[in-house]
Amino acid sequence: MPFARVAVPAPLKPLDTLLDYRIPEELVGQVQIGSLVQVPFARRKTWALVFEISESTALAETQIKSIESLKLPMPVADRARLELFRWLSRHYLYPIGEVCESALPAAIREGTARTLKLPEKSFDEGSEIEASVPPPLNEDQASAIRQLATPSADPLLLWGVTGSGKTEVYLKAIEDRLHQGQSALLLVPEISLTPQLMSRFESRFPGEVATFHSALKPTAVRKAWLETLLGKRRIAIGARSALFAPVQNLGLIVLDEEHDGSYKQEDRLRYHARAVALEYGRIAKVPVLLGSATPSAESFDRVEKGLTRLARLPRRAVGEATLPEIQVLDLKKQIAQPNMDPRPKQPLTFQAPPIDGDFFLTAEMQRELQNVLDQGRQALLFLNRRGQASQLLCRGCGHKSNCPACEVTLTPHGKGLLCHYCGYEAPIPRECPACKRSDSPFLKVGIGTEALEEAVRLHFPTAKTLRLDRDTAETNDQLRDILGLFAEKKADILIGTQMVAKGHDFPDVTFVGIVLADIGLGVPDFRSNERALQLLLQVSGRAGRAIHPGRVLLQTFQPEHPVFQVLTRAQGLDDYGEFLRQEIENREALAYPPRGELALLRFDGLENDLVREAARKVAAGLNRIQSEGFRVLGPVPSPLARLRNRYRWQILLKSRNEEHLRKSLNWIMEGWDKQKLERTLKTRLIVDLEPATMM
DNA sequence: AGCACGCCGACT
DNA sequence: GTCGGCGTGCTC
Repeated sequence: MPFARVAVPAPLKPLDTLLDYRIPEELVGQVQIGSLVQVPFARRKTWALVFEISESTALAETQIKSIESLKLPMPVADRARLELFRWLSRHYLYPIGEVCESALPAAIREGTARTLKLPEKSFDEGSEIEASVPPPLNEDQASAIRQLATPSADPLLLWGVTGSGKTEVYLKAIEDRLHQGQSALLLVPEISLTPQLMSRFESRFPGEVATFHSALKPTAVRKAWLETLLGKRRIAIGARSALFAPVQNLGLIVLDEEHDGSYKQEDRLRYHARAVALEYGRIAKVPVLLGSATPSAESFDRVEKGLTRLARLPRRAVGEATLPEIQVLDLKKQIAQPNMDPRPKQPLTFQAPPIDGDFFLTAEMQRELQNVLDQGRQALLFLNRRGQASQLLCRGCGHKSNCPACEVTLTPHGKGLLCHYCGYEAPIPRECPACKRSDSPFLKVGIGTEALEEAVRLHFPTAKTLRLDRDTAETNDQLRDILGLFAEKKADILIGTQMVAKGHDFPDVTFVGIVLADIGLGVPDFRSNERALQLLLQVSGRAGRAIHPGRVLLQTFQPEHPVFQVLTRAQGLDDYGEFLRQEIENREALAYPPRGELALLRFDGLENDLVREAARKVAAGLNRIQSEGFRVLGPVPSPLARLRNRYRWQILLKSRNEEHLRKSLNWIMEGWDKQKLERTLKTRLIVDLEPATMM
């Protein structure tokens, strides 16, 4: 009588624990490696994933239970996927059953015999729809395809400037795999799941595309997932979790915008989709194609070390304009001339603070906008801060309102004060809570997209404006509507946060105004320069697509900053590459990624003293066992020392040796106190490997 | 994670 | 005398 070794959704003691169940006679032959089954577990029933099948078990007859049923007739994971799950468990120190829980959609795991009924034969095969005809590839694109077709175990970085036609390379690469009878995964950053990209793939491969994203309802997830499992759809497109779509006979993994921060999962299993894709490619012996105009330091470093191959698309494709010229404007000089505003000045009142939208809408910026309007083109204004201003303070006593649940000040918005971290809202008080002044005492400091939009409307009353940020695009539908309206030229000026940088082409945009480029530069994170440059290059790339050449005006208080120095030159690939080389050299000295491994241990709980004590105990333990292998930094209060009413402390582990680091972390996760610590000190411990930020 | 078992305070 | 608090331990 055979036995199945399964993973169950529970944080069992050794992280790779599999449990033995008997395969009942009627299911012998049906339960296979990779099967999704229903089992009795700890006085309840749960789903389980079969990793191994064996003729024997070490367990006594009395300890063993039987598999209750098979949830789906065919395996939901092949050997490569199961091996990937095991790697995820080891690499991220996460219980194997909970890895499976993260990789399989709830709609499938928790499905019943009724809901998991396989789709009938007669769903839209799409064969009656004519596939669109691919345009010919240029020499650079064709060369990239040839490189990808060359047998090699190494991934390929496709490094191409905006508008160089990376998507066309993806389409061709995927088409080649389909012709081989294989299938493909295409990962895109969260925000990029726009109709524009989707329709390009759907019209090229009618009926072959399954889409996965967080907004799908359970029935839609089930449909897409089961059709993929049945091999009816051979291309899975989605955000990072699409990596786990059950495509049959995988032949290629593509990561678009591989540098994008949204590839890092920030809860539960904290994986990085790029790292997982590379490992998946290695396990499944499948090429991985990483695409970007601004590659990550990680991918660039792998190219320099010869671990990743490189294909460059240094020129914009035929029919695309040349890259825009970037002009830098020193905002310090604006302060010296306070009367640049041509509008009749209102008397200075508390309602008209000295620094507001008018200040940032400089004469140069106005001139550029007017120019665009005169020519009947479109403009994009980028300001990476939402709301009215950075903060609201009392002119009488300097008081700032804090969030009651977080250690941050509240941000003024149209409707009132808002916490950007927990969503707490409060009305703007009539009088200052501290000094009790009531004559409209509040001063808005700094600028946000709301105030900028107001200023633009005042200066250009006939121009139509749209605003795109998390406040105007709360849902995917709203996002799509705003992007759609702008693409249809229903507005002249689009004002927005980093949301405007991604996922959409606007052929009529000839001007991009970067209103305050300094935002994001002072962030205490080793990646902040890299991120700032990537974002600014991406935004700049929105200027001048199609036939119209574009211009960029970048306003900053620190024009001498190295990021802007590179930016104004980094129109070609070489300057950007030189920047990364310097950046990597700096990180080498401090053992930061990609020349070192980081792990962030975050402790949080309701009582600060207990959380600190827990962090100190773990740090003491780590210091006892540490060899030369790694450094223990901390514990220190986290940059956001209190968030959603929870106090946060952290320890950063830094190492040049990944194995040392993982071994010591394993000791925490597997061994001694994690559980006891969490219970007696009421403190949660989260281990974040490859942390995106150190916040 | 659930879900039990297991020993100590205030109630019909 | 019981109901229920959440500390501790196990799940094939």
